Amino acid sequence: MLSKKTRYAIKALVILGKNFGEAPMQIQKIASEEHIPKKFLEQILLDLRNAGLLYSKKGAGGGYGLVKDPAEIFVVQVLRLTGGPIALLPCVSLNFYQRCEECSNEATCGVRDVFLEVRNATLKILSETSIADVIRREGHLLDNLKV
Amino acid sequence: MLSKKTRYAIKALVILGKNFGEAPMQIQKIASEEHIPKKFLEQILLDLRNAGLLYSKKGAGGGYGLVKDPAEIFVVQVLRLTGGPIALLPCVSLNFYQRCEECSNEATCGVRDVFLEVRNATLKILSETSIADVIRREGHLLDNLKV
DNA sequence: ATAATGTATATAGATTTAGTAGACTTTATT
DNA sequence: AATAAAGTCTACTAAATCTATATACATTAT
Repeated sequence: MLSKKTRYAIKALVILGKNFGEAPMQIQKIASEEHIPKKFLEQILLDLRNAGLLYSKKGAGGGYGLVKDPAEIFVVQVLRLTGGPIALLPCVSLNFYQRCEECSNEATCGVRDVFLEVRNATLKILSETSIADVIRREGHLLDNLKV
Repeated sequence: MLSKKTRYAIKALVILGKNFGEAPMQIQKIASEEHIPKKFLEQILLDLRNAGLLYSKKGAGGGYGLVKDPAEIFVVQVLRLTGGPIALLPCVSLNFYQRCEECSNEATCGVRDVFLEVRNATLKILSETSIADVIRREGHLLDNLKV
């Protein structure tokens, strides 16, 4: 399961994606629109900024904005930045690999092999889906509801 | 990420799967072969037994065994029994559904839509893969190493 | 009778997560 | 220059969860 931190990060990027090209948006506004605790969101946005995804502007009229086009930011990046696990086993994680202590032979572990397949399937989706895609999906869902 | 409980449960079922049709196998033996803390494994096997996956036999010569053929036990069942999350968001979980508190409209949430796709991909693999398949995969991995 | 095994419940320690607090810095506006 | 509106940074705490251990008990084979 993703942490709330990761969930909030994605949602914040989506709302900032919708705002791309406009004036920066305030933490307070994002927090209240997405119902995210403000102080918690502050930390998250700071992380995303330090990772180079967001720019920030201090002082009155300040706020946050995306550094690049939402079509160039992929969901998988957000998971990795916020420490959200992609793999279901540490031994199949690309970026947070850890040996399973109990495992006698990783190379022949059938369990690992299954979860390698799962990880690949997950990774494919998340690395092909951009923030812009997420926004597009919202549009489609809305259209479908109206029909 | 799966809990160790889930990981150990799958590994225990795999070793019991290899032993299917033989005399029951002792907790102690499973624990030492798979390097799982014995007392922890006791609880896990008990859960799997109470869920109807294993039978047990007390006393000397006792132990645990699979109730049904390893080809009829699917990895997805084990995750569900041991509380391992399949979905990455609570709002896309079939068996442990929970609304995302912060979400204004689940029906049009693009983030949810993406993770619904991820869940479906994961679920497909895990519900098509049996304990027998895991054992088969180990065989293939071993063969490939030898070549 | 004894030893080998599983059953059941409680509890403790460690880790992680989620959220809060508070003091500080920068910038626009008046 | 003063003030208010923002973001920055670090520390802390509360709660939950996970992992593991302890202990007493029940059953069965020999």
